[in-house]
Amino acid sequence: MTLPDSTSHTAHDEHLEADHTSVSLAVSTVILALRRKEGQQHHSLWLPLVRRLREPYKGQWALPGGPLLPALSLEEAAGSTLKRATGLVPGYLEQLYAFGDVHRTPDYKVMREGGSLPIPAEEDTHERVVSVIYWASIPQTEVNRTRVHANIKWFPIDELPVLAFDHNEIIEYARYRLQNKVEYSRIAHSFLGEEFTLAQLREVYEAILDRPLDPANFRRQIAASKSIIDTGKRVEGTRHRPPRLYRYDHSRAFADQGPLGMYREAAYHAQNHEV
Amino acid sequence: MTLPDSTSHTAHDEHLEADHTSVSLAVSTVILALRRKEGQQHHSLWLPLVRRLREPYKGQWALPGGPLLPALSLEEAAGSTLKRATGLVPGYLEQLYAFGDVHRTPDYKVMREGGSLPIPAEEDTHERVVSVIYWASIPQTEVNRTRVHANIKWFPIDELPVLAFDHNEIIEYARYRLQNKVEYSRIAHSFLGEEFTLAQLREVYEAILDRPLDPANFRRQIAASKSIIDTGKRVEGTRHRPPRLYRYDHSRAFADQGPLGMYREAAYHAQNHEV
DNA sequence: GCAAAAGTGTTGCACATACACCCATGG
DNA sequence: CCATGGGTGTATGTGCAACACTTTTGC
Repeated sequence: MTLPDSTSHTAHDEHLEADHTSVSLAVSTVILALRRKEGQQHHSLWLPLVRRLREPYKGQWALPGGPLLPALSLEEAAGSTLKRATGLVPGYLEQLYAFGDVHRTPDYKVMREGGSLPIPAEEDTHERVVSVIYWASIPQTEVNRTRVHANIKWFPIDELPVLAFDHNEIIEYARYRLQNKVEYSRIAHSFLGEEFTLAQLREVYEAILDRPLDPANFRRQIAASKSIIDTGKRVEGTRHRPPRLYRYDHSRAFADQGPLGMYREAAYHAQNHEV
Repeated sequence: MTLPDSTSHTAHDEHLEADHTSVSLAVSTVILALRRKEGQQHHSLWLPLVRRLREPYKGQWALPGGPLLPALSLEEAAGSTLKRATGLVPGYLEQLYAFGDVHRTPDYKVMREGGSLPIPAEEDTHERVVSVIYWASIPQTEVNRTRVHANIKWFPIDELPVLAFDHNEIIEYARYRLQNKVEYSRIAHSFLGEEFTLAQLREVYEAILDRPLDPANFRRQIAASKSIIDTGKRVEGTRHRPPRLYRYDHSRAFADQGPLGMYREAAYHAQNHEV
């Protein structure tokens, strides 16, 4: 790594005239929802992928996304992608990471001609892309209304093919972040509808953490966190004791949602209503 | 918020021909180090800021940074900024967030002509900037060797002036993230040199968390984490019992450093040696 | 000896795990 | 009445905060 050492550019220039036109900016989204695999009892995490129609990685699956339009904020771009890919309203949306290694995208001219493995190209012929990745959750009530599209397919997160770019690693990181976050934050409910039973909420945790949880202790944990409110209603028609219905307590904010988290939730709901 | 609803762009295009040339990409860094305020016993967090030499916000202080050069990765760009601004080697470097709201940067033509308050411009005259922000720690052994520069000045993090752009909020978020992270991760040592006493390490925690810690319990916490190794040496010449010297245990990886965290630490040290 | 910080011991509380047990419903 | 999951009770363990106490140095 060679670092320029001139002090001539010490001033912060957020405004730049030219010189960086070869770096482009894309926004993609890891869209997560709970679904049942064929013949399975419990739910697991699934996500929609898009088949690439052009080089590089033509024909392979990739995260839904696209270039950042100047009129949209990063978050709006992620939301726009989400709507295009699924037609659904997310329960939660958060920035994951900005990926910007020089060689994370291969030169597509090389790809087209060679047709072989991804070969990093020289700097001067290299198409440089920085990707800002978001992740979103889809409420279970929305999942069934998924838009059907020829080039979009849902996959279980643990049965993915080899994806375009570094998207396998990105999804693995999204999963890691979600597993961490579900334990100290209160995002789990965003995979469910407005009202849900404790067993449903526990299923979300189990799908994300990929291990069974003790129902008795789970109940107490959630109760201690005071994140949900008893609606007084119950689900009837089950062939056992009718479970209570709860709803999320919106009066308490999320944990770390990125900067300005406290303002985020209100703004976010306004957005949802508009969409 | 108006979202385009066409399905024509569902494919993920990390490669784009044109269409977004008006969005530029900048990388800035929140550089943190421990320093003593005038006449104070304990340390607190300080950071270097750069005076802007052009509009918008000409004359105001801002985070050091600049446009992303195509040859550099995001992390390299942050490291480059760090070297230009301080001439120092960081102890730690991590991505904080990508800020990309449409109106976070005012139109500088308006600024130049009007000279009044920052007024968001129309979309078509608006210079759109997405900033990827990193944060870094400087080891205390390095701090004294700071490069002196007319347009760079260090400030205590709790005595900042009104900064350019949204940089006050960004720094506040950096502080919030650091406070969270220091409790579950092992970044504190990166503010110190190779060898340090427990009292010094505790001072780092106290400076970051901005509250006193019980020395007895602190010792046990650190011991339980097994993040440090007793060198066997002691500091002599104090007018009390000589404290042991410890060093960080590099054989254990950091907690969440962003994606690919496990590969990160090794690569990072290689980079340091080269610089 | 005294001051000052290093370092150890002890106790109580909060909270998590494990698991036994009772409750309410449909069939 | 029995199967099934909802829901409660309770013992055991673990980690942390509070704070009393001992140790080792310089002066």
